[in-house]
Amino acid sequence: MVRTLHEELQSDQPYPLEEAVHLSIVRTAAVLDHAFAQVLKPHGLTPAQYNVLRILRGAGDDGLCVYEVAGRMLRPVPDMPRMLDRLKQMRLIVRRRATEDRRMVRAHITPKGLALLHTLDGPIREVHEQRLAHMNRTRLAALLDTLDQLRNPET
Amino acid sequence: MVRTLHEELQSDQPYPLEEAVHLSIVRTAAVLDHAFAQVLKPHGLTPAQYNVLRILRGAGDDGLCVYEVAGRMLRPVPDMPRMLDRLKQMRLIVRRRATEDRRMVRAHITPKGLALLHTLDGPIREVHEQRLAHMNRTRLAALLDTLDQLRNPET
DNA sequence: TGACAATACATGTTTAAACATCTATCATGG
DNA sequence: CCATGATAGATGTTTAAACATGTATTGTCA
Repeated sequence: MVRTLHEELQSDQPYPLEEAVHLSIVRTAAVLDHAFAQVLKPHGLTPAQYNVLRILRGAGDDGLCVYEVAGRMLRPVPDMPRMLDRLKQMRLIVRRRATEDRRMVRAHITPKGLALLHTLDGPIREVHEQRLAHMNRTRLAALLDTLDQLRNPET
Repeated sequence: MVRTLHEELQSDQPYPLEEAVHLSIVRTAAVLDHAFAQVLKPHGLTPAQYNVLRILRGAGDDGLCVYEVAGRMLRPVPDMPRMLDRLKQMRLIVRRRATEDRRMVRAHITPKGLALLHTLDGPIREVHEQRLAHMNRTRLAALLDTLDQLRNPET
């Protein structure tokens, strides 16, 4: 028995389809993110910080500069320098002033950061699998496709 | 030409399906919420504050107590009393100590709050329609259904 | 080349989020 | 009916988010 958003939030009035879709997506993101944050919390990371580490792990050996990291974030963060400051304090990343353009600062993940990500890889995969185990994979693939289209109105 | 999340975020490695779904949902929520927040900002409201007002508009004449409002939020907020404080300062809601149980405080939307919601109704509907106009409605309905199921693993 | 604009990031400040703790009121069992 | 515990909010505090502004470096064009 699947509960609709309407029931979940005990809403008194139904919503127009477009608004319902928006609300449902935001709600679903909140639910997934909560489960996700629970895995990260014991390790002292927020989802956004984890996102940064993943980006830097994926980046090449010369790291990425601040605005590049910001541009790849799942959700925009308005103060990437200070977010990197905190990760640096945790010794999870380092920053080096770029030589080719001294305005830029390249951020790199440290071995400690890599090790942390490594220990998280399993639990993260597990929580995703658990949360979505009841959905058949064809449907998940279709969902991905729908969301890609939703985000990109073809001009 | 639809861009995948992979391309959007310039990710260097692909993700397992389950994780990709999580990321895609969170990303889509961020995109929609940004457009939504733009509509609210000129009126000095955050999406969460708008959410509270909508909940209180939907509630009956005796309003809702603090924990009821918190329980209906799209995303959990950890400090509903102070969130209501701010809405009260804006004169958008009022609070009355409940007579039947003096521990509780019932929050009510004010005429000013109702008027604000009323002026927002149009623009909000528009931004939703614009964002989703390129999707056919059958597909949106299917998306709603998929997300409902995703959030509610049937035991 | 040298002034001016643009870029990349740093820093300051205000506000709110997040978490813990405290107070007032009610429910319950002896 | 009183003690104990539970519930509903309020309040205190720390941290981070959000926004504006400042500074160093580079690009550009007269």
